[in-house]
Amino acid sequence: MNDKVRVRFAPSPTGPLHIGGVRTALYNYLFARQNGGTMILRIEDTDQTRFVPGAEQYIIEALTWLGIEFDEGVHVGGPYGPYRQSDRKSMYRQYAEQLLRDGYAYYAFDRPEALESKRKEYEAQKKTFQYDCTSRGSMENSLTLPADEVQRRLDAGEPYVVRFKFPENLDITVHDLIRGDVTMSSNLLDDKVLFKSDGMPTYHLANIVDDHTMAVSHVIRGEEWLPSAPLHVMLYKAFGWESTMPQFAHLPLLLKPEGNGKLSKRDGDRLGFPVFPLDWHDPKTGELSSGYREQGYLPEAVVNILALLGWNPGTEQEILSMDELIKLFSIEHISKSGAKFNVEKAKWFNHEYMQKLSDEAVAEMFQPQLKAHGIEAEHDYVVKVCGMMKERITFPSELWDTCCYFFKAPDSYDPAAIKKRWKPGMTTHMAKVIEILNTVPFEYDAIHKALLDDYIVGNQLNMGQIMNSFRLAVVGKTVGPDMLTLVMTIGRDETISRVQRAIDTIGEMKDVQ
RNA sequence: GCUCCGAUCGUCUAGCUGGCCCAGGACGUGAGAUUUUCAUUCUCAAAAUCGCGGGUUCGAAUCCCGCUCGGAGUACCA
Repeated sequence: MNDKVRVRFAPSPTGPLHIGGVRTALYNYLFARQNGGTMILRIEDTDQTRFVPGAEQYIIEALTWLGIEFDEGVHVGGPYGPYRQSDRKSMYRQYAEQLLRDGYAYYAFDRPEALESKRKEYEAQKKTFQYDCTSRGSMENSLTLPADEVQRRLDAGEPYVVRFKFPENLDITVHDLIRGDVTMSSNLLDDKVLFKSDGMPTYHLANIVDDHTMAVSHVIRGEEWLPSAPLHVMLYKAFGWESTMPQFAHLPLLLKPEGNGKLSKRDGDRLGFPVFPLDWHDPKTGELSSGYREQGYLPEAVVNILALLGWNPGTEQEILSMDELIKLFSIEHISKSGAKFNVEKAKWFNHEYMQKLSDEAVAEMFQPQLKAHGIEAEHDYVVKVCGMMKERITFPSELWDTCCYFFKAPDSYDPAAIKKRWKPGMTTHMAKVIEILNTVPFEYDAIHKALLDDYIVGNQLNMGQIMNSFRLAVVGKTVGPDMLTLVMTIGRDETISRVQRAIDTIGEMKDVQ
């Protein structure tokens, strides 16, 4: 039996978290919860040049909104802290030194400019320069320089990096939970920098040290890490941590909806769907990238959408709550190929989740819109309207346009509908509608009998013409719920006044023609 | 270029231990039903010769090989 399940989501605070990252966090979360394990949030901010203020807070806020919670992490603490790599800076050097001492790594003094020109040189010959077993012998490092020279440079404070020394002719196998065994030859791998000249570790070193010291059991991350996984495996071996090495699972990538390639930050606004969970204001450019939350997506819907992009429960069920996902999630059912995001299906999911919302919750979302239009309506009334209208919308933002006539009389009438429905003599029929409303008890059945059964059907009149004109008078166009339900909702006086106004305006207009 | 990963309807996918698959579901699309209208809802339909070519086998979407295409990586970035 293995140790307790401990997984981590380890983003870099270089900007807003995009949905691919959110999905990675979600899968980690589902796996952790399913196994009664621990979910950790670790911030990988070893690149000081790419640090973006606010990004860390954004990540936390986004995941909180989606209901992805952490047991340990930069914002909640925990026994394996600190959880921000910049706060762990002091502990990495000793590990680099251990590797140096044991011969798994070496000092390299080559300046960035020297490496750059080397790359150009190779490029000119249509080759790619790689700092590896074939080239390290001709570079400035502790493998080529005499020991006293190396020491002199170190003592003089010359900048250096520490590189991993890949052994030659070794096949390295990474066992991936999704892809099976993946084998690569060490000869093709380059001597990655482990420790930078600014005193910070690179991702590779920090990641392995942290995963080990935080007792991480499973590394679930994006497929872009698969090529460097052999290095990570080698690092575990070099440190002597092979027996507790975590298991790897490399997730397929989220692709652009059209065309090819990995989903990127720019795709969202161009294609009309968000790639970020929340709105993001770029502190440098002031640019706004829109988020799911602000577009009106429900967090449960976003979780559901993302869960099914690269995984399926093996059944035909598609609407899945977080609890169900936790129960059903399995790494075996994660697909191997990349998935394209489908906007239409995302909207469908949101519509489905919209229906699950209580009428009160929808009304709550509607309040700001009412306020913006200067409407003050009774709470119960708003709830009732929302209950009736929610099945017609995908996003809460559509509420006002689809049901504003419950709150105010139309200020214009759809010309096409007038032409089609308000035929000569309609003014008389509408006057009759008012008469019926004035004389018959204001009850659904009574009005139905008097208007629909007795007047329209009884006189063999055109049901479509009259009811649609009635609707046109009340709504302004020919959309909306059952006409009598609408009448019962807005009330007798309001209905009569709207019909009268339609008679005055439309009726006059038509008479003139 | 090199390395690795992948490849089923337009999209997400089921299919994993070969026969129940001339391939199932969902979104979208089309048609119809219901309704006084719009929407919802319901029904039906079209839609993948399982990337291509070889094998193995009585039998392959499922196993093997090659090819092609797509993706990722190839930084003192993660």
